[in-house]
Amino acid sequence: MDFASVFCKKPVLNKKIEADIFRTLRYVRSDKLKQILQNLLDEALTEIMKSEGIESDIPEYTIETPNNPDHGDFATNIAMKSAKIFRKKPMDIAAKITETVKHPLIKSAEAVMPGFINFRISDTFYQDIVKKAVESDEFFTSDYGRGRKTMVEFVSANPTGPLHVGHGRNAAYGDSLARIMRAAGYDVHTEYYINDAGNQMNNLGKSIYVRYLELLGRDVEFPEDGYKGEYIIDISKALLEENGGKIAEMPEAEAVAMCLARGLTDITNEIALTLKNFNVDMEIWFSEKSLYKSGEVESSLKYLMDRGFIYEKDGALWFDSTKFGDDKDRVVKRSNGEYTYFTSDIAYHKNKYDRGFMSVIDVWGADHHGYVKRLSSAIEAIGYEDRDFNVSLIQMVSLLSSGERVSMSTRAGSFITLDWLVEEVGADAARFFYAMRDYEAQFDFDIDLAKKKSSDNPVYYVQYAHARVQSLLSKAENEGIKFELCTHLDKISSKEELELIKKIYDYNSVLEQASRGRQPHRMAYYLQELAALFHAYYFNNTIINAEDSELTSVRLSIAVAVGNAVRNGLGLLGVSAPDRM
RNA sequence: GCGCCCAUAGCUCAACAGGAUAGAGCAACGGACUUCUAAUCCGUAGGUUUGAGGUUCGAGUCCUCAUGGGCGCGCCA
Repeated sequence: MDFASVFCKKPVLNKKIEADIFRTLRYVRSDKLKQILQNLLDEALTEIMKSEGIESDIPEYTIETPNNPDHGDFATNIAMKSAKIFRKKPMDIAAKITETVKHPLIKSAEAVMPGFINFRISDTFYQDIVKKAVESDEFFTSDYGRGRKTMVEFVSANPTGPLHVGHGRNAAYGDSLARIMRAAGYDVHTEYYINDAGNQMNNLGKSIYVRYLELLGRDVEFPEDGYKGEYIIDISKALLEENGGKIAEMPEAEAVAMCLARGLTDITNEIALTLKNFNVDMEIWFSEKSLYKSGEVESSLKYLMDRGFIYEKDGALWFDSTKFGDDKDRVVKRSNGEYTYFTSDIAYHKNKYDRGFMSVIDVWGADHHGYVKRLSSAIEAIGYEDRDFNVSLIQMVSLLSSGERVSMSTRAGSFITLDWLVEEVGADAARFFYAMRDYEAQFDFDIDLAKKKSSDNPVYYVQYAHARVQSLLSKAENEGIKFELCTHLDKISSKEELELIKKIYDYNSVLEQASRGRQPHRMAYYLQELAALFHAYYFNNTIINAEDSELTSVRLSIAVAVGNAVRNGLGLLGVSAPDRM
């Protein structure tokens, strides 16, 4: 079975299924030592099975870095997992395996109750970690994704108003995920889908038009479902200033179109600026309207028709999504001849795959979850068997103002803008704040907390670790202290240092976990743990010692390794790593 | 009514594909600046992981049911 066909049997809807697939594949870890251990264990187990005359597959087992240092540097549950096959006690199997497994990097292997095997690793391995982390940022990347061409589509808010703090969560998540997956070896591109077609656009144009007329003193009625925000009036004012009352003289349809065009440009530019200030790297802006212009909406519908997934009923065209497990079939062309939003979305996703994306991730608000099944059905019907499709449903952000829940509505014009938040607490703090939450958990955004507690934000704790390292380096330089990075690393011996280095080593598996689970928050937590270890280390040990250049070299090397980890990790979250604070 | 997500310390949240003694921050209390930046460190206290069953060597994690909260069920987007 080759990788692609297993990976993408059908559109994958949640990370659980994805995890199953990875298990089936016996994913080859990019992490070298774990790879070595896995090979050794596989061999040892095969050997034992042979001598016992047992024929069976090697069971799934894990190799992990235990939290408890008493449990060694690496631990595996292989013996417990294979107890059933052997019909023997896990401890007996573990004991046998420990006798068989031998490798220069393995200092000891110990079988302990209830059947774990704990490995202790040679010091040279950890010395090597420091060296690698100091010398190249490549240490903080992985080839886990194997260059798979992936799109992360996120934000994609309707261009009918400014982004609010709910969009902020989506933006922070999508951008961090893209950066993380890129670092984990995927070929990632980011994209914003602009819904510049459809009813809401007409609505927007009308809103601007009516405000325009109001500015001229005309007595007109504001549309009931129009956009009531202040920013609409700003657009009308700009139009008025530029061309006087000219638009009022035009036929209404033409006038509305003109208002719409201007509104769309202004709002989209505004959104782009907001994202830029939020340190979000959006590469492609994709217009929905362009899909109509290019004929792709029609052609993709025809594509599905030819494959027999479309039928006619009550004067409308329906997509047979129940065939793929959806609750009901969905309309793709209304009886009045108009396409639905769903239809252009099908075309859009076909377009994504046609552009060569093997993997597509959509980041949506959780209120759209009812939409997932129909789209994944359509993608399945399109039939790219080797592709996969995932949706990250970001749970809602509710605003908490003095204990009260406030709902956000673009149409009613009541929302806290992302711009406001960034101005209030800064992009770094805001990004980290968002990054700390798992996307599946609801998020109560406490406005008072954001304003008041900006200096309590853990982001400063992490950034400070980086600033400390930089300050150590510049001090050593300024005072002419003799040191040479990555020398005398054999002097590393203290428990504290080893613990810190192990944490640096963990960076890679955190990166892979965050990528696999599409969970950037893991990186945020990891960075706090790493910073905590470093701050303690710094406090208990004098790093720069003018009398002892060897010791200084060792400690500065560790510090620089930490600093590099922090800088890289913060970068993945779109947070800066200042040299001074 | 049907479907999706969530429930862990007083509060906000973690817990790596089911692993060993469930961890941080804030808040509380007690300590550490003649020091490489105290935006720091050390210590104390805080838990029947909402409840009841089940699966197994092992469950916060998987399954079933219940309770509570959020969201969704259009020829809207």
